[in-house]
Amino acid sequence: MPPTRSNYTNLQAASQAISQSDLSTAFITSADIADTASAISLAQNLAGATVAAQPTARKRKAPTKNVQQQQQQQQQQQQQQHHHQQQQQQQQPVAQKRKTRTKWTDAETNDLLRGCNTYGVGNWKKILQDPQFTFNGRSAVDLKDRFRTYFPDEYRRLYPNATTHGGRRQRAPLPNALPKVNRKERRSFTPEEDARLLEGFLKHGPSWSKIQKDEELHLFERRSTDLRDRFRNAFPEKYAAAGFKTRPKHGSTNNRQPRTAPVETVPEQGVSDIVDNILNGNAGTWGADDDHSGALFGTTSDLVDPTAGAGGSGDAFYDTNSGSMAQLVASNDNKIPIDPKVTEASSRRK
DNA sequence: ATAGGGTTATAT
DNA sequence: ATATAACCCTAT
Repeated sequence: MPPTRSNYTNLQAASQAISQSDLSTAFITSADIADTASAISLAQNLAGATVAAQPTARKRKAPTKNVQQQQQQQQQQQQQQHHHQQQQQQQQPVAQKRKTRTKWTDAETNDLLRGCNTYGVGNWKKILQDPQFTFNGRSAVDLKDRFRTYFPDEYRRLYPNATTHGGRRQRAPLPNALPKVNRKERRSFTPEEDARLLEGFLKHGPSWSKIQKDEELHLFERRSTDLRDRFRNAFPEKYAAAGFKTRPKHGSTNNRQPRTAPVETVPEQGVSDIVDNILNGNAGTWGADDDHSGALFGTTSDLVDPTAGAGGSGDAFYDTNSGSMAQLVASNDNKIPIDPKVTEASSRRK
C-alpha cells in the first residue's frame, strides 16, 4: 500500500469534510499542486479556446437539468466558429488540433471528488453539469481521465478490467473510499446469446421482457431493455423490418457494415434449426424474405404455437412492414408471430 | 414494459 | 480522437 496523506480513515469522515467543502483538509493538499492561482488564471485565459468539443447535437423531448449551461457553451462555440468562419473556409482542410492542455487545479480535483461522492464514480456527466462544481472547460471524458490518472489505485479497484497508466507520477493521497459505482460493468454479448436472442424474437416477437423470462432461452441474466438494445445493435435490419427505428451511425466517414451476429460461427449448442436457418439464409419452409422486403419472415404462427394452425383468415399478426398489428386477410407473406404485447394486453389486464 | 434517445466504457 | 457497444433514463 502506498503511503497516504489522507486525514481520514473512513468514508464517513471523508465525506463529511467533502460536504463541508473543507478542501484544505480533504484529500488534496496545496503541496500537491504548486501554483494553483496561476493555473487558474491560465485556464481562464485559455477558457475560450478550450471549450470541450460537444457531441453532435441531439434532440431530446425532455430537456435535462442544465440546459442553460449547455446552451451557453454552444453559443460560445458558435460565436467562435462564426468569428473564424472566413479564414477556416478558405484554409480548409485543416487538421484538427489537439486540445491545449490545461493543468488540473486542486480546486477542480476536489470538485471532482465531491462530485464522485454525490453522484458516484462514473457519473461524469452529472458531476460536470452540477453547478455546484466548477471545471475549466472539461468534458465528461476529461473527468474520467483525471480520476483514472490521479487515483489509479481507486480506479483499478472500481474497474478491475480497466487499464490505467501505472501511476508513474505522484498520485493523490488516495481517498480512503469513494465507492459507489452505479453503472453495471459491461458484459459483451456472446454469439450464443445473440442466437438465443434471435430465436426469442422469432418466438415472442418484440416482447423483450417475455424473451427475458423464457427459460428456454437462458437470457435471464440480461435485463429486458438490454436485450432490446442488443437486438437493435446486432440485428439492425431485422429490427427495422419489424417496424422499429434503428439508431443512426455516429460518425460520418465510417461506413462499416452493420454488425451481424453469429453468422458462420453458427452456435454448436442450444440453437434451434430455425435460427440456424436464419443465420445461413436458408429459406426452408418459412421462406425468409422471399419478396426482398427485408421483413423477417412469416406464416410462422406455427413457430410460436404448433397447434395454432398457420394463419387463417382473420388471425392477428405482427406486420413487419407496417410495424403494427393487423388482421390476416389472405397472404401469409412477411408476417411474424402475434405481438405478445397485444394479446396480453387484451387478455389479462395488470 | 418499452421506444427513443442520452451516456460512458472500450476498441481502434 | 473517434466510433460503436452496452449501458442508462424516462415519457408513454
